Amino acid sequence: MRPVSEDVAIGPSSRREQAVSRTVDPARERAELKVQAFLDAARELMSTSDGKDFTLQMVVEHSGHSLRSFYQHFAGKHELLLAVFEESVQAAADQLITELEDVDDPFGRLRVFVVRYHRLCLSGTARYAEKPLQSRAMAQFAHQLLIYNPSEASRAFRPVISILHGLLDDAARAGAIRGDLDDEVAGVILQAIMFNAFVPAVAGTPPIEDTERAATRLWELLFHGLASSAP
Amino acid sequence: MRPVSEDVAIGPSSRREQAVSRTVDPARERAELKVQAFLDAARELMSTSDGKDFTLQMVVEHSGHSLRSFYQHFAGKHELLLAVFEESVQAAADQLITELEDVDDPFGRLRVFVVRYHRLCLSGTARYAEKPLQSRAMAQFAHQLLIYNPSEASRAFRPVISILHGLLDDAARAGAIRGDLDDEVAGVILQAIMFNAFVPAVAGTPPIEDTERAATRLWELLFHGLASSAP
DNA sequence: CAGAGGCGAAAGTAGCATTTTCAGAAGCGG
DNA sequence: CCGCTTCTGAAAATGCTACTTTCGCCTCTG
Repeated sequence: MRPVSEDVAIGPSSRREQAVSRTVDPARERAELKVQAFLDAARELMSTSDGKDFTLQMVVEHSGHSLRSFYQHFAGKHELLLAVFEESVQAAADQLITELEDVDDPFGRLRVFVVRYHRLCLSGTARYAEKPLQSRAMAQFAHQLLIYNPSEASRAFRPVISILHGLLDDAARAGAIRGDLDDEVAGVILQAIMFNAFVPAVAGTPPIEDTERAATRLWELLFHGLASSAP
Repeated sequence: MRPVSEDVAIGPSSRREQAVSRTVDPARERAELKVQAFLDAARELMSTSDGKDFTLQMVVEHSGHSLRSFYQHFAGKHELLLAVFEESVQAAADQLITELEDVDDPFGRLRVFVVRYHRLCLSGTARYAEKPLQSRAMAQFAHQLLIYNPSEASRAFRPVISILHGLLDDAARAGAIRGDLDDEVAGVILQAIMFNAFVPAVAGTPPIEDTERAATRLWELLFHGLASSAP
């Protein structure tokens, strides 16, 4: 149904599947449609209306179904958001895989990953068509997940982390980067990319105007570090 | 009243001062005490009870005062949290300044900053006595601030950012690090340190056991980057 | 056609921030 | 010490949300 690359597939027990399978087989199609309607409504609400918090009431109205139905398919708001989030990450991963097809050398692939994922995380739905991390509401939820449900967060991030792991391994094998880095480096990098949007707020500098430039600078820092170039 | 270093002083209009000065001069002392009581209660609630969300009711009960009084001094929960957060950051900054007194060379100072601030951010109130970023509730609030009130966030982070700026400048001047880094680098570094706690959740690796080791690895990565050591 | 289960509409709970009310306490000029 | 104003605690009231429950219709299916 969804084109996932083998390595990054989220398996049959993703939240969305789970929600759908609460119903038995014959009526399953309707259920699937309804679930998708709720997901779409939520996504839409998140991307519009400046990404401010949205209420379940709104989702329900937007979806064209009833609150009752909602709770028949989702255990609560949390599950809805989690499903949307998982889909977002998966979509981003798919997008990245596509974009990586054109690049061959391990170093370039890593750089492209960083720059493009940066772009996907920043652009709220606007630029790259698919479904990136939406707006503030999504960011907010991602944080909540990281803080209060680390295991769910891990699961959600797996598609992207898995790609990055592969790229890092290849790059290390090819000698494009150091070989003494452990698994957590992938997390550090991803974290740096995803939360790069907060840097101006932390540093007290004006908001980012030129996304590409910011991405490049981040990559440059990640790659070369703070050390002086010619020691 | 609070020992702040010149460079990093938060000025007379910090949230706490603001809240206090809502009252006129004579009764001011009582007001000050009350405000502090609320702040202390909030901080305590945040550090205990596994850092889960706490209600204003709890704060009020803990403080020994009334809800009415609370709203007489704070415009709402947000202001209370903001005040606590600002105090936390300021305390961390003070702590860092103290710890930096022993280190002379610019490179060492920068490294100490990274490692120690990392420790301050991770240890929920436990290790270093003062008042670091408390627990999950504080992290949660910090994120909210970054997302929805970037300017308030900037203000709150200023004490620490200002220190880091100084260190970076010195290090660059001394040739210990590159000289072509812009202002935002401080933000990137701080962000990497503060949110390093999320790395395991993002990377899907087991939670950090050895804080010191994690800090050292982060510093190492920040300093040397991903590039292979011997090109 | 009859019964069962799905489903929309809408009322009902409960938790929490925030506001308001009310009455008693505390300062204070006489 | 009296009367007045001003503060302040206790607690009820409001409003918004997530979440639950009820009820009756409507659509399948035997």
